[in-house]
Amino acid sequence: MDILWAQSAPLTAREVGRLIQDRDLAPTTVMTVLDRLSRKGFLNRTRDGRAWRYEPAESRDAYVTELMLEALDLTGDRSAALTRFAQAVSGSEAEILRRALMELEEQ
Amino acid sequence: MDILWAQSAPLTAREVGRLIQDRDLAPTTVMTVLDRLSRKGFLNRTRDGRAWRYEPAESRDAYVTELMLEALDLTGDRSAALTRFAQAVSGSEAEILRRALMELEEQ
DNA sequence: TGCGCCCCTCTACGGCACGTAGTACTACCC
DNA sequence: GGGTAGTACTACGTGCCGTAGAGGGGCGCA
Repeated sequence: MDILWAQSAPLTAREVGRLIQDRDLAPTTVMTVLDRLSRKGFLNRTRDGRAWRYEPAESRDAYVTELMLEALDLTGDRSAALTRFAQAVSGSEAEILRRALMELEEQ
Repeated sequence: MDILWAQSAPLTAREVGRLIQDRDLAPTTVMTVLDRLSRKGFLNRTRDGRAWRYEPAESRDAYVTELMLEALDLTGDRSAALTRFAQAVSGSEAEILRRALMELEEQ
């Protein structure tokens, strides 16, 4: 669903329907979905003539980060969960994290 | 729902019902919920006489980690998402992450 | 100036998960 | 044997999601 959306970065209107021909959906279906997504704050819409132009409210990475923080909130012991998470990511990803944290520290 | 569960660590049976008196649920309600959770793999059950004894399949932290990794899978650019995540956590949490990664490196 | 097309909004319907619970069966204890 | 406790099976309301149809209103072209 929003996968289709997060995929193509630029903003668009009901040409979204044309971008997903694989499942041949009724035009109204696409509209309804976009409408519901914008209603829930995942998408922003702006007028363009009589049509709407939709745009992701957040970047995909921001959304993912939000989800991760949300998951983190579920635990009683954030420190333990973070430690475990650090151990769970792959070596190369640990390296990426390490670098990002390093840069943070420098500021 | 599983909040109640993840809370009390030890394994138990339908005394769970007694542990949550605040919302006075019918005993069968608690049973159904536990049953459905075990069916979905969140809980393990073992026989104890004619009763079942339920036990979290995973620790809460393991579950949280799993959720976080799952969120991470949603992105196309894991590296960017991880970097962003590192920047999003609080300072003290960044420190925890840093330490966990340090220990990893030593091994 | 009227007809058709495009896009919108509103409404709907089936499916599924979830929270809640009732009923019916069974085994144990006194 | 009857009360109690525990189980399995079934059910109902609600809310979300994917899908879509019906109807209204501009805009452009003949």
